[in-house]
Amino acid sequence: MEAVMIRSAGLTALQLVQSNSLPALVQAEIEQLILRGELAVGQHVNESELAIRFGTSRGPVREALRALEECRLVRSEKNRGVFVREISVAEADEIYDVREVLDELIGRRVAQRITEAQLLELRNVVAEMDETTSTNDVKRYHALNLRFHDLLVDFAGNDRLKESYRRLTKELLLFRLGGLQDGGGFAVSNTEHKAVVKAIGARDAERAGSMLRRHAADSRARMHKAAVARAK
Amino acid sequence: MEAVMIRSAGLTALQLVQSNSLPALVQAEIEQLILRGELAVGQHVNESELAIRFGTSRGPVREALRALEECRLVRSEKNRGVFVREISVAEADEIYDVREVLDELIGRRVAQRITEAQLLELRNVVAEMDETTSTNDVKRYHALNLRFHDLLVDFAGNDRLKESYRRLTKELLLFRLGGLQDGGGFAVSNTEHKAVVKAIGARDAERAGSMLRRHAADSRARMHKAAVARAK
DNA sequence: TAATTGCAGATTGTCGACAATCTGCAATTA
DNA sequence: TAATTGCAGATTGTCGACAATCTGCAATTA
Repeated sequence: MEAVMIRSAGLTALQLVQSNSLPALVQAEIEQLILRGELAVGQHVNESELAIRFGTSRGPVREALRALEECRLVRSEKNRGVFVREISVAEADEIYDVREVLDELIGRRVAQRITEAQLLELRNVVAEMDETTSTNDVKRYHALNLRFHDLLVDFAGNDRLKESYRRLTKELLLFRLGGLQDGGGFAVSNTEHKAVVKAIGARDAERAGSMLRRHAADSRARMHKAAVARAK
Repeated sequence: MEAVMIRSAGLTALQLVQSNSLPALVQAEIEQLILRGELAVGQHVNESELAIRFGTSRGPVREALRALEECRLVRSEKNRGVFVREISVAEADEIYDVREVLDELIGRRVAQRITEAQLLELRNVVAEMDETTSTNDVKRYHALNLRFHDLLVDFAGNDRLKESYRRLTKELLLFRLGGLQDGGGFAVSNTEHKAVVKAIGARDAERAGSMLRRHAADSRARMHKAAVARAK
């Protein structure tokens, strides 16, 4: 089973052992724990506990946590330890400021270089999201939504852009985990997705850029609405 | 002397000891070694050597290096150690793609919120740069140039933007350290600075944004020119 | 002579140990 | 009763040690 998973990534066991250091693997594991909400936002992260869980000593865990601190997924207080970061609305707003311009760049670039096969992939994901709007499957919609934007930044063909964008996305995920469930608006959100894909399909870079940017802005507005609702 | 430096940062020794962990301090030191070129681009980074230099054990050094790896200032090869990263022209190009849109955002935001005092600061730095163009003092121009852009992103008033921007800037610095000395063009570059400051002073957000974006694009073009010259 | 093999020294990867610090509760005090 | 003090257990911060791996040179081989 595990071997299958490893194979599926296109790597032999040998390559895997040679390339992946313990701290890097531990980092990926802890990141998943955080993004899946198993380590709650604001929660104290116990080093020994994680070390036992992963069957390592505390050294690799500490190295992983230092990397995650640089990613802004955790914060560290001296002699008190590491905590899963909490993102305020103000911080989420700052992230959206940056995300909007990155999304515009993504839209423009993708429209210029997309292949037919890639376009099909996008359309499939959008179609799947359409199905979930009728069944109201929140989790599935979120997963697909993440996948949609992940594909887009991937198709933009710029690693640094991808890296910057994903970093911000993860941080925003942290905000969502802080108790927010989005104030619906799936149907609206997916209508925007369709407009984006349409502009991309037409290879209209300007339009794709502005559509994707507007989508980010609307997404921010939905966040605000939900945040206000939550505050009540 | 040291006490003075500490004081000048507005912190008591108590606060300093309480807030700054050893790995964080070591990280800052190593970052300086890299950005000042004392650790050469591509060079292998010896853990024990650094540990002895800073008077710590290897643990804190390793944690610091893991954080710097996340910043992309070093890369790590299993069982071979850590190396100062080398940035190719292609990578620098990718960074500039992102930097351009961030610069545009910075320009727009700064124009909207700058104070008279801040404007004065910018003008002073530009004036100083003007002086160095006549004396042809490359190093001083670079330092001032960094300071100019640092002030701008600071005045933009968005921490996440600042963080993203500085990360990219540091990575680009790594490229410059890789043997490039810019192909002159100080005078031209500073003319662009003046245009940016003028637009900001007029609180013309659109113009400030497009000017700063164009400045980034021109800066990229200058990089290309120098890179081609170097290749010959 | 050119390529391969073997090995000593250097370096990294990981661990367990111990001191320093923090936390939360119980005992003490006003 | 409410606030303070003291302390035991838990947790972090840092270290030195040892095994695993790598590097570069010398000896060997074809």
